[in-house]
Formats: sequence, C-alpha cells, structure tokens
Amino acid sequence: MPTAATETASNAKARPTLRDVAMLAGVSPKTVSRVVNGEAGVSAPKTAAVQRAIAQLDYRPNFTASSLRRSSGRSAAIAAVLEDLANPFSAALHRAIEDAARDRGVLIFAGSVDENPERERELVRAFTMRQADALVVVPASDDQSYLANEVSTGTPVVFVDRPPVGLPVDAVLTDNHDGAAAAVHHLVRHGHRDIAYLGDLRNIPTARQRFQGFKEALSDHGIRPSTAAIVHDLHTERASEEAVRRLLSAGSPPTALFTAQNLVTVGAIRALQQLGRQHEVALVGFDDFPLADLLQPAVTVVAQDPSEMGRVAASLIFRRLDGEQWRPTTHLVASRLIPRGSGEITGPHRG
Amino acid sequence: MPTAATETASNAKARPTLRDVAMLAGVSPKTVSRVVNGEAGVSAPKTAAVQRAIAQLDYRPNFTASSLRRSSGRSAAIAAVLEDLANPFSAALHRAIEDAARDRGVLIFAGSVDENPERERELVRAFTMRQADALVVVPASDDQSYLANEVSTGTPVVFVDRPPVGLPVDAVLTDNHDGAAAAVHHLVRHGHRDIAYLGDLRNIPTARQRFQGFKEALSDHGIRPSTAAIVHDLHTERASEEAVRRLLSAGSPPTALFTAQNLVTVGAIRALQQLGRQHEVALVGFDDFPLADLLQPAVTVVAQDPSEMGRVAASLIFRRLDGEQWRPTTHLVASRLIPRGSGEITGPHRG
DNA sequence: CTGAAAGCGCTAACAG
DNA sequence: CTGTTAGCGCTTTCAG
Repeated sequence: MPTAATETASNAKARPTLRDVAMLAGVSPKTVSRVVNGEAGVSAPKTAAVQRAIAQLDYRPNFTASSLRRSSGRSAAIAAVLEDLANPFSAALHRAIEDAARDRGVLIFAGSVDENPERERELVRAFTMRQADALVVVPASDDQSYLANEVSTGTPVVFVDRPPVGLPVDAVLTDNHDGAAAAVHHLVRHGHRDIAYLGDLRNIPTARQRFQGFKEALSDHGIRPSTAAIVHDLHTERASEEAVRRLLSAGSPPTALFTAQNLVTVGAIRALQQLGRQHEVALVGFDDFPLADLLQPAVTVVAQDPSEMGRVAASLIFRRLDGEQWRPTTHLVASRLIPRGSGEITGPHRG
Repeated sequence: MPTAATETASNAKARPTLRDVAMLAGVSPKTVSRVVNGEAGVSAPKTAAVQRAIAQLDYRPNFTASSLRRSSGRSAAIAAVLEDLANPFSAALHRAIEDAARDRGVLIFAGSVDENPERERELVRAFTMRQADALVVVPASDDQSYLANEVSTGTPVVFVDRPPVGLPVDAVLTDNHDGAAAAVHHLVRHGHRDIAYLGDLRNIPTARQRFQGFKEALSDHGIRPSTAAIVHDLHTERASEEAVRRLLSAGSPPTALFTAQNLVTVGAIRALQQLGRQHEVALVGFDDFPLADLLQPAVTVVAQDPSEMGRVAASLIFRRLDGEQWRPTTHLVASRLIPRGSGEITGPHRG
C-alpha cells in the first residue's frame, strides 16, 4: 500500500511517489531517481529491484516536481498563444509546432486570443506562471513590451504572422506585401483595372501590409484605386458578403476583387454565387483554404504556408533553448500565388 | 537586484521569487503568499507594500511550485488527447474545451495521436506526468485499461467520439448508427436503391457503427447491398477518390454514395467532378465540413456537433473535479441531416 | 556504487 | 494580524 497519508477525498487512492518505490525496492530515494533518469552507476540487482517496484506500483515520476528542483528548471512544455485554435491557420501552425516538439519530448500549451489584447496578456501570464520554457505568440495587442522581463530572464519568444512591437525578438512572417502585390499584378495581367480591395481590421498588421502591397502594385501600373472600391475592417464572412453585394450593385462596379483574408474571401464567394456572377467577376484571395480547388470556379489564392511558419518558429525556439544565441531576426516565409480559375477570368483591358 | 544566485547561463537574469518580494517588502514569505492568493487578514499597509514590491519586480507566482504544495495538488491544466490538432473536428473539440476551461482559469495541454495506439499511451503518460487534472481522450488504441490506476487515483477521464474499452468512464459519442441510417433513408426516399458505402478504417469504432447503421437501414427497406459497392479502410482523400472512380467506371454503378467520413467525402467529390457526374450521382457524407454549402451541388451531410461534444465533455470533467460523483455514463450527441442538394438528386426508383 | 542532508518555490498548520 | 516551521516530490551536493 502506498503512502497511507493524503487521503484527499472520497475513495481516491494516492498516486505512488518516488519514496514509495524506494521503500518497496528497499533502496534509497536517490537510487530510484538514478534509475528513473537513466543515470549510470547503479548495480544490476538494485536496478532490477527498482524497476520491479515501479512496474508493480505503476509509478510515474512527477515531472512537475522534478523540474522544480532540477537545475535547468525546464518544464519541457512550451506555449502557443494563437488567434483561434479552431481556424485552419492557427491549427496548422499548432500542429507544426507540435511535430517539432514531439521529437524532443516537449508538450504544448495552447490558447486562443480572438483578437483580444487583454486575452493575449492573460494567456501569456498564465503560461509563464506555469513555467512554459518558451513562447510562440501570434499577437493581438499593439505593444508587447510587457514581455521584456520574460525575455531577459532567458525565455525564448518567437512571434508568428505579426511582428512584435516594442520587443526585440525573433519573428516569422508571411511576405504579406509582396503576396498582395502579386495578386494585383496577376489580375492586371488578366485585363483588370477596376480592382476592389476587401480587407480585415486595419489594426491587424498583416491587413495593413496587404493593403499597402495592393496600393503599390496598382500604382506600379498607373492605376489609382477608386476609394469606393476599398473596404476595410471586414472581420466576418457576413460583413464581407454584404460589402461585396453592395459593391457589385453600385454604379460602375469593379471587374475583379482582391480579398485580403480567408473569411473575407469566403464571404465574397457567397455573395458572387448569390448574384450568379462568380464566372464574370475575377477573384484572388489572400490565404488558401480547404476545398478552394473544388469550388466553381476554383479559387485563385495567394497561399501562406502556416506549417512552414510553425516549423521555422519551433526551430528558432529550440535552437535558443539549446543555448545558441543571435540578434533577434525576422524570417519571411514566401507566399505563393496558386492560379485555379477565379483569378484568370479576363477583364476588359486585355492586350 | 533579485536572488543573486542561480546565474544559469550567459546573461539570463533569475526570475524573482516570493522570497524576493518578501524581502523587498519587508514582510515574511507567508504574508506575500496571503496577498498573492487574496486571503483575507493582511493589514492595508503591508498589503500595499507587497503589491508595490510585486509590481517593482514584475513578480509572477510559480504556479507549478504552489500546486506541488497546495493540498488539492491541482495544476489547473487539463489534457486533450486528440486525433489530429489540424483537422477541423479535433480543432473544434479543442476549442470548445478551451472555452469551458477558460472560465475557470484552466489551461489545456493538447496532442495529436494520428490513429497511432502507441502515441496515445505516450501522450497520456506525458500528460499525467505533468499532473494534468483531467483527461479528454479520443482514443486510437483498442484497450484503455492502462488508465485504470489514473482513474482510481481520482483523475477525471472522459472519452470523446469513441467509447473506452476496458475502462468504466464517461463518454461523449455521436449517434453514429442512427446518423448513418438517416443518410440511407434519405437516399432511399429520393429513389435510390444502389447505394455505395465508402468508409474509414474498420478498426475505428465510429466507422464500424456507421457501417452498421448503413446496413441495417438498407435492410429496413429490403435492400441487400452489393458487396462490390462496399469499400472499407479508406483513410485518405486520394484512396477515396480512386475507389469512387473505380466504382463508377465498373458495370452497374451505384446511383448514390454514402461516404462515412470527412476526407472520404471530399475524395468522392473530387472523383465525381473529374468524371463530370456530380449532378447525376447522389451523395450524402457523414460529418460536415467548411464550404460544403458552396460547392455545386452543395453537399448534403449528416453533421456531427464537435463543439457540443466538447462542451459536454468539459462539463463532465469539471463537475467531477468539483466533487460530484456518478456512475460512468455515455452521452449521445445527436447528429443532424442537412439537405443541401447532393443528397436530393433523385434516383430511378422514385415513387 | 550508495545514501543522507539540503533545498527548488511555495503553502499547510501552527503558534504567537 | 503575522510569522515560523515543516514538507509537497524530486534532485543536487557531498560524504561515505
């Protein structure tokens, strides 16, 4: 019978401790510790006795307690502060980080911020209080200087998708500007000059960068976008759907749409289908999404690579945890235009 | 300057401890503890002094250490052993659990099993070693008796999507059998008798239940399925795509398809589109997916409700953590047939 | 090769 | 109201 003490509630048995194993095996706690941690220098018979006791008690070391005492202090867990666990971008990022962590026996804490700056701080606080060894952050707030102490304490921090503000740390970003510009060039090449911009909340840095790329690419072609065809702050499918419906019902509607975010793209498709104009109005969306290739027309997108971003972020984290040092660096992950049909609908200015 | 000791590596400063706060505030550690935990009975001036010291040092309690000592032993973290963090079902489940946990200040550890039984055990082990307060498990192995000690030790465990084997614990399952039967009835009502079954790996319980529902519903209509039209063990889009292509190219092809899983459904759609027969061959898929309503034809599905499953699972967990007791129970979450077009394509046996 | 003593950061259980 | 002592489960340090 294990530690007779701590009979917490009802009829719950206590979990066996290292001491219980030691007593059952007739050795000292330290010897059990050595066996558990695979340290050399324990005689064969004692090793066997310890292993037998471990099996008999179904003993599992308390990792939390050991990392409290261990000199490294590492908890072998890292934290991911994501936008929304349920959206495909966050999910792919999460999965890529998990895969990298798995090889090292590291576990992941993850949480959703939902574009809420307070929630970002709460999550970071909760994760650091639980001794996460490192932080991957997709920020929602506009200032992360509150993390300075964390960083100077030696916790690796990497920002993903959006740059850190007021905090010199590594970042892994999509090439938003150039990706958006590529979308515009593509549409212009297919004969469009009246291209609408439909974008996410302007306080999101990626949205600003994409809009910047859009504007500059147009101006490269000597086109001044009509302000009527620029709609910002679309953060739901529904908002986007309505904006597109309005846009296409107005006088002199655009012949092409550039939708700067996932949900915005889907909302636009919905509107186009309702109006029955999905084969007339060209569309290029930023960020790929599942089944984009199965729609009719299939949807041309500027694809990001969240898995690659996760891999890069994880690699930066683990290299820092391994003691490598370097000046904080921003890593751009290329986006890729995937022509599928909707972006190749030709406009009136061909040739 | 905080604890001058433990100058771990390079130039990393040490994180301030409760002792550091106590010294700076000129009080005992216990007083700091009281302030941090909001215990009543500390004089206003000392409270203020402590708070000032906390702010000055940017002190954050070490939750790991406190839960080691705390009588409850709770880590305020629960674990989710999921199929694949990146798939929409797992992601929705994860998110629902997170939302329920957030209200209580509980964090989530999550990991992907990828249908690998060993990985299931590894994850459970890793999570329990880190003192997760409870476990939500979507199992991949065919025996979970290894969790018996965990359960008897008082850790709440809930299975989701698939029942536990050899372990009496709560489960939250979709009504797979009836959902599949509903799909078949729907197709028969629309004039189909030659209905193909395309399903996932037979070692997955949900796949078996859906097949069972399929068979029984057919037999309710006096239909004996042709063995040629039953394809099991499809676990990727590609496998499904090829199976459907083969099926529709053979002699006497089915007039309707029942695809018993997400990826299988998408693979089938891909095949139908390639053959240009998506408007002739009826299709009902098990499990909803994003954009199903935007395809042409829009895809009729038997929708599961992963969010609801997550909510129920979380509620069971937290009620048990709060001390409620009951005999392990299975909760069925209803599925819902959503007619969208593909399932209403009529077959030859109408009227 | 093995164990005893000390202590990681914090709180329980007392005493004042 | 406040502090002291002990100890959570484990590992470090150091003595045998």
